[in-house]
Amino acid sequence: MAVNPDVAPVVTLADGALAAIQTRIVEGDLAPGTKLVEEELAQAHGVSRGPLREALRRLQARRLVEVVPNVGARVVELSRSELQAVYEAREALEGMACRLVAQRIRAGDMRPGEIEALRQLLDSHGAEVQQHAEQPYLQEAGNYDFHYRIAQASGNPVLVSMLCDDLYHVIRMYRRRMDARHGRSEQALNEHQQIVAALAAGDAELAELLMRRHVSAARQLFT
Amino acid sequence: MAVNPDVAPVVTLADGALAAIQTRIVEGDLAPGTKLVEEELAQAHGVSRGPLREALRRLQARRLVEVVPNVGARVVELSRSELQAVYEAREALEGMACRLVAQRIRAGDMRPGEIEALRQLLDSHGAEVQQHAEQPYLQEAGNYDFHYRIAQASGNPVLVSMLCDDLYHVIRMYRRRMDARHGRSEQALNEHQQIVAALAAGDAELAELLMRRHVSAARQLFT
DNA sequence: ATCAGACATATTGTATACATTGGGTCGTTA
DNA sequence: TAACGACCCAATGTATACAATATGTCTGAT
Repeated sequence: MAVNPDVAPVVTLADGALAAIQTRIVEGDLAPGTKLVEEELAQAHGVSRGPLREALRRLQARRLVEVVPNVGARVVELSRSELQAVYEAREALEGMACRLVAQRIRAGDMRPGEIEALRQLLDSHGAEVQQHAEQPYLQEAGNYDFHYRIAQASGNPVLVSMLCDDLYHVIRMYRRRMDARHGRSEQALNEHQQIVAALAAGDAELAELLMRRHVSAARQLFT
Repeated sequence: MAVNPDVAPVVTLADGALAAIQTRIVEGDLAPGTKLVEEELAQAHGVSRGPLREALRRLQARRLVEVVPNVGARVVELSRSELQAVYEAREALEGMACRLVAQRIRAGDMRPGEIEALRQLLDSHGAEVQQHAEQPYLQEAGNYDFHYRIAQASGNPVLVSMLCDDLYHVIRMYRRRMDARHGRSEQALNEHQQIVAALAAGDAELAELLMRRHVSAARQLFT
């Protein structure tokens, strides 16, 4: 019961190409630095260059592709410091998202079941951590589900867009590469539970603080 | 001596169309809600539909235009709550930017003149406030110069991009509409000076706090 | 042997033409 | 009169063809 990760409905060919290529990048099929030749990709995905170009530009907006005029597009290649920059932005945005969720809860401006749904998510996540303590990969899915849901619950469409459309993709892309997260699953789950507790209490300050620490801790694993 | 507001070099026709249309939107020539017909705009700017479409999609990424597949593009029309959402994201990001600037200063990892340049900027801004106390418009330029510079100085390209490429444009777009900023120029300048003081002292916590308060105060003027 | 310059080729940028979708209008009918 | 449906047209989506730019290679000279 994953919180569907890619929501974008596919209506145009550009949408389809975007989704397909994005998946190839995130999954690692198209490695960082790979040159993306328009004609090749167009043929490979059965579309013309027009829609494909649009897909590439949208991927550029999502920071998954870098385009140089008159030269071409490449899969983005992040240095450690650039990845750190992504995490710094994430820390700021998710902290704010957490604060807003807490405020909404305190104001009663939230679907009653929403906070309960978060708790259930953590419970099932906790069960997975115990059962498959050795497989950090699977757990990542639950991890992102949590953060994804917090963003959504903030009720702030700008935060949602910046996090879900921009940052999460590049983070997923570099997930494996920097998997120093070994053994942090339990700790992360623990922090998630603390965050939910603060949210339920409507403590905006604390919720933001805890989320920022949580993200910061994840960042410092590869810094 | 404005800190060049639009840095993008124009090399392709799409770049040119983007810059031109963006200006028309921000200046109010193309009002919020205006339908943007591709053929019309293309003819008006002397380009073909191809480059123009690319410009529209880039404007979409900058939140200045909304596109519905098979229907068309319109100049974005923000409700008060949506504009508030923009300011909430801005508060989080600029707060973090300020924190990073302070950290860089403390670490000595910053061009020596950079902090002094900020002070001079504030001085000249202060002179303008006193001379033209009745013209909040002109002062806005200085205001944005300040925030633009802080973002740049953070050394975090993700923050720079999110602030300068995404948020500042829509804020500039709605600048006049919500000009309840009357008489706040001096107060704003005062807050800027406090922020610079915290930065110079390398006090990251305080610098972030002050910047967040500063942005929050601006938001509450139209909330 | 190394560098400079010109040529050739591959790839991107742009324009035009065609296909397809959506909305608006008109007419019909209950 | 209001609601439903078929048609028409305008605007977007897509494909193809052409132009312009950049890179890589080859030649020649120093």
